[in-house]
Amino acid sequence: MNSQETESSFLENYNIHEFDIPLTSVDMTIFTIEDDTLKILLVKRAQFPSKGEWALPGGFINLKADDTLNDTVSRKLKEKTGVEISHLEQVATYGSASRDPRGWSVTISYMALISNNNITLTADESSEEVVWLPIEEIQKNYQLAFDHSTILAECYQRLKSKVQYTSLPINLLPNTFTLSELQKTFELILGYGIEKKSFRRRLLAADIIAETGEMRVGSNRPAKLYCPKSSSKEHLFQRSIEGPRE
Amino acid sequence: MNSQETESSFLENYNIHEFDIPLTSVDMTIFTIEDDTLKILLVKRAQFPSKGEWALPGGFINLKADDTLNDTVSRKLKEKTGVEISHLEQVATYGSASRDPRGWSVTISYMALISNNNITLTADESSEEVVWLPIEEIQKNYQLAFDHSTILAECYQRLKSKVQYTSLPINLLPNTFTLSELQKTFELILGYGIEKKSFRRRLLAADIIAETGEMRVGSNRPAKLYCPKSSSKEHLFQRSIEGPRE
DNA sequence: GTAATAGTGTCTATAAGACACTATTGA
DNA sequence: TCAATAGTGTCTTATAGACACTATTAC
Repeated sequence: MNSQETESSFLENYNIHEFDIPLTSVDMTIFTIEDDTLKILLVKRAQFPSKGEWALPGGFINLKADDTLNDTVSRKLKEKTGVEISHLEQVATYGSASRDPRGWSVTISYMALISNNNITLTADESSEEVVWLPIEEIQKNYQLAFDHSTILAECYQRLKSKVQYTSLPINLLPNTFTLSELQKTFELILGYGIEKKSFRRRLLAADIIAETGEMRVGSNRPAKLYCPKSSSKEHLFQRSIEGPRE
Repeated sequence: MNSQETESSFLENYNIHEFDIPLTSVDMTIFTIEDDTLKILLVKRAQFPSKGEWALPGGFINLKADDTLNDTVSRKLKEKTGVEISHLEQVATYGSASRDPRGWSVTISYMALISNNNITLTADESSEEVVWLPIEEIQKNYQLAFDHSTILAECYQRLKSKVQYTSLPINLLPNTFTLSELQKTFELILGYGIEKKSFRRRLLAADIIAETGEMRVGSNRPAKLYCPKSSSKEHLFQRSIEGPRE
């Protein structure tokens, strides 16, 4: 190597295509709640490889259009759901020679939470069908394309574990909700019931939601409506929900 | 597209070099303890770009030699430190058009913990110097190459936060240690002192370390030596260390 | 004996779980 | 009135922090 070389002359002569580099993509596990069930978004692949199989939505980085990885993910999310995402979090990165038949590939997985308010799902050229499916049913009866079953399981695990010490589930609800609705959401993800008093004490002490002044009315005592205070969609509680004692 | 096409004919005609894909690398924050100080490994870059600047060790995936991302990281770790790593954990992935002057690039960051038992650092063709430096000093006085200051900060944050609810610091010590030595390690990372009784109660109740029967002798009362029980290098405590009360 | 560090006994404080209780609506 | 859900009062339990105490070594 020329010892007189400068950084700019080095870069001028640098050609990325001389090197063997892996394919790099993003994949998303998008959670929502529909019919009191935790569901995630799946697409049926319209193109090879794994054409016709169910997969997590995702895709390749557009080097021209995307400035950052986050741009890639936001663009893909908009394409599929058309709505603003309430919570987006990078979960893990998978890379191997065998996970994609096209060759060495790397994928960065994200978990997204959205409120199920009037979403219209839209397929694109890469997917012929886009649907919400209950996560429990996917894990039981579906074999996803590539290593997407693993990716999904890890995102679900991340969600379950964060429910124990954060306020994340607020992001699955519309902008106003009752404490009972919020508790039901926590319980759905945790997989077990929480003591009502403990839950209310915990949420109210955290000072992360505010009464709207409105009430949810029904065929029983009306419930106070709350909305999240700013910056409180990922509050960290000092202690975890412990679950029922024996 | 030919509707008769099969997956195998698709793959035969697939040429990865037709696409614009990002450069993909791994970077590592390797922690150890030396002179009662938390240090990390830095390399001085021997090649462009950022030649001569301090950086985290890392490098590109070798598509031939590495089967998985983990192989890449293990290979790099061996190259630099020559020792077995006690704990290795993926932390985050960074991707953007601007983080590397060679073009759109993605890097996956890892945090590693190793015991400081007779390690011989070895430089390679990409680094002219390899050193352990106190993390506090790096954060104060060093401007690292690329976005490595950010990556380092995020790994350090991950370590600090896991110390509160896991047994991770065991991985920074040799195979046998006293409870006082372990406590000092926790305190070094947390940045504040822990109540001795609380610490011992917590560690012993977790049942993750065993008495070796040996004692550490000095100019005072000898201390029991412990070694980690199997599968206990990342024990999760139910509650966090809370720190001093006001 | 003293200095130094190892190790314990036992109190308080905090926040979670349990569970019985009252409150407010529609029908 | 009753059914249904909202919301509270208060006791118990678990585990962290505080802090004074005792134990065992070298000198």
